[in-house]
Amino acid sequence: RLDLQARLGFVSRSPRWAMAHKFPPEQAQTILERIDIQVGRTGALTPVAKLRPVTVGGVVVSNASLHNADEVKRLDVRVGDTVLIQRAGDVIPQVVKVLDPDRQGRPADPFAFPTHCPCPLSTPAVRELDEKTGEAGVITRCSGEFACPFQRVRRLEHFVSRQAFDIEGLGKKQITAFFEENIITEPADIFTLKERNDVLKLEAREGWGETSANNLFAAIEERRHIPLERLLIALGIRHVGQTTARLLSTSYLSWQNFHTNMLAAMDRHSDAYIQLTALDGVGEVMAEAIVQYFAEPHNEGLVEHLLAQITVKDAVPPKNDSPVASKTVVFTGKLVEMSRDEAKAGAAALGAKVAGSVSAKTDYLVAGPGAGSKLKKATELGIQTMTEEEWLTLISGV
DNA sequence: CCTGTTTTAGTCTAGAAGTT
DNA sequence: AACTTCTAGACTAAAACAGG
Repeated sequence: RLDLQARLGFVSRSPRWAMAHKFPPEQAQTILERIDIQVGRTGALTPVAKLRPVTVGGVVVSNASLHNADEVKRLDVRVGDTVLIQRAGDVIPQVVKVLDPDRQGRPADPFAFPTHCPCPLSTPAVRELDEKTGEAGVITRCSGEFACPFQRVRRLEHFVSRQAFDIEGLGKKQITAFFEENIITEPADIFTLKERNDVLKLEAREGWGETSANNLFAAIEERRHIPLERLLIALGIRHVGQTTARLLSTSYLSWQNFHTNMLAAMDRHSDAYIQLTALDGVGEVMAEAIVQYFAEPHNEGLVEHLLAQITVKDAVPPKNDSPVASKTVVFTGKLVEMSRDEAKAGAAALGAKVAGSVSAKTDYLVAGPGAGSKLKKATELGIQTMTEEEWLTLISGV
């Protein structure tokens, strides 16, 4: 039913009309040799199981995420344990359980989750309080946000990643190398790479020659003019991924406008802050994260340096040429062809404003069978009323 | 020019936490 | 309940380099 698929549509990563049903994944057993701690760009310390390589589901698995301290505790995995492994969903390696919980006299201490970041600074790690409930969160984070070299590298990796600046030739390896050589320590450095003429220094590196350097410079130039949405993803603000970045981008349209509004929003009672939380999809937590990002002098510095190097492409305002663009519409009565939510979402997507009650500002009233007081009021006010069918005809040209 | 190695980027994603 | 974010993984092809 392609028509139903069309009505359901997609969310950011998946269609709402399809789901995979899979057979239970194949399992295998192996030895857990080590538990490493990886540091993410937000400072999250993630325990990773280092496994004796084992073939499972057609691939050789040697690593698997243990997610967080609670998960390690739940599984009670310890170094040297024999563990059951599967590829969750036939894809992602996963430690299912410990197969020898008694350990038969073999000494093994419970895994002691580190209290400090594994980075050279060994910053204390903390379980942050939940932003809403105030209870202890699950993720352990390195507290040295701006100083921690591991985090800084991960943030740079994120900056050049596919959804962000998408700079070809700058991957994990190169970013790490450039960072260690102090050639790139913040985003703006990427764009001054060529003029600083560190080429000789660059080419001194193994496996890197003139071609690599020239390709990289070309790739960087291609991104000097960047869509607002990509810049917002690249900044790495908590809770702001592709979907939210797109929302902010189409809402504020230009960097200038967005930035001034965020600075103004630092006053939580300002219109700017209220407008931000009024966006459909942005609540208190996201708004706080965004505003706090710009309130941080360190970030303001990074942004200022970066903006001196690049130009930001304004977002294209959402199409406004539909027959109902910027019209206010009210639905009442029973709808036959679509659900109420669907009707509202559809109207909003075409640039119409959906209201709940009829007023003098209402442009259209779509009235199904059983319409009562709203229809009466609309007629009194001389507002154009139509049936669901007529509404569909009106918007069908789009 | 050939061969082997390194790196990137594209393919397939899941699980857990957190947000609205 | 529905959704996004953030973290994580293996395999493979292609590109580019080094060294013979």
